[in-house]
Amino acid sequence: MPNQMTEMLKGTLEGIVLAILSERSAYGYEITAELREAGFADIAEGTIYALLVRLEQKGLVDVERVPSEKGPPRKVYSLNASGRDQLAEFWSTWSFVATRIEQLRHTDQQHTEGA
Amino acid sequence: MPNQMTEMLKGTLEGIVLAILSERSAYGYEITAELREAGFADIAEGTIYALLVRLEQKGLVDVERVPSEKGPPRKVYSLNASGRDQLAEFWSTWSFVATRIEQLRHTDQQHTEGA
DNA sequence: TACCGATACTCGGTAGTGCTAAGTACCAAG
DNA sequence: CTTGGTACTTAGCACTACCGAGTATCGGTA
Repeated sequence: MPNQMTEMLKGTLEGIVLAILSERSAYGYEITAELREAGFADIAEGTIYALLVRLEQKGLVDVERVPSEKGPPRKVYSLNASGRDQLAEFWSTWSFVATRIEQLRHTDQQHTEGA
Repeated sequence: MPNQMTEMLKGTLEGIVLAILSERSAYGYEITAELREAGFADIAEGTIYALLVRLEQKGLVDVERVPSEKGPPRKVYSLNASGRDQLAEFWSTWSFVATRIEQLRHTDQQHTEGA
């Protein structure tokens, strides 16, 4: 049984990456490092690459190969119009779910006060 | 490709149900109805039953069969100590993820202002 | 030259969870 | 006795994250 985090990231990680890409274009290795710095230390490297491939297949991002000074060429991803739509949809779904969960937490807090 | 909601519920639905059960004991059909009223209209009935079975197998809930006036006996679930621990862990994981996502949203909003 | 470490991406197989769809069972009302 | 609401079960599928191993490029070092 993997940890909660793993399961909770299902469905949110894609949105997280889309949000990162909406700020600026980036490549896989970079995104992975950024996530680690942001506190998501346990996200496997392979996971991000696989996710990026999926984003590309779904046509949400554009890709450009850029040579790197140290290592193989980078695949730089940038959000396109479709991706922006998808991101907007993600925020909408997120708001919906987050709002309802927060409501549950507040009624729940009355039972777990002090825990 | 199912909708965002489906994927986002993975990992959060268990917590949602645990939170509901922490307020009071309940049975599957009841929980399903409650979720529908709460706006989660698309949650499949079978999903909740399967989830409850998992909770039982993980030892997070206690079960009691209670005869119903109209239909087969109900399986009433109540949160036990283990379940309460798990719920606390869920809130902790949720806070972690939600906080980081909200941060992303705020930096993101600058790009999607007006969308 | 030969090796090592960091960079950068790929791929096959596994596990967990929600959905679909169909079925079982019980009871009351028409 | 058929219909509809209540209540639960089950088999098989889809999606996504993880694990582990592999490939490739380059700079530095002995």
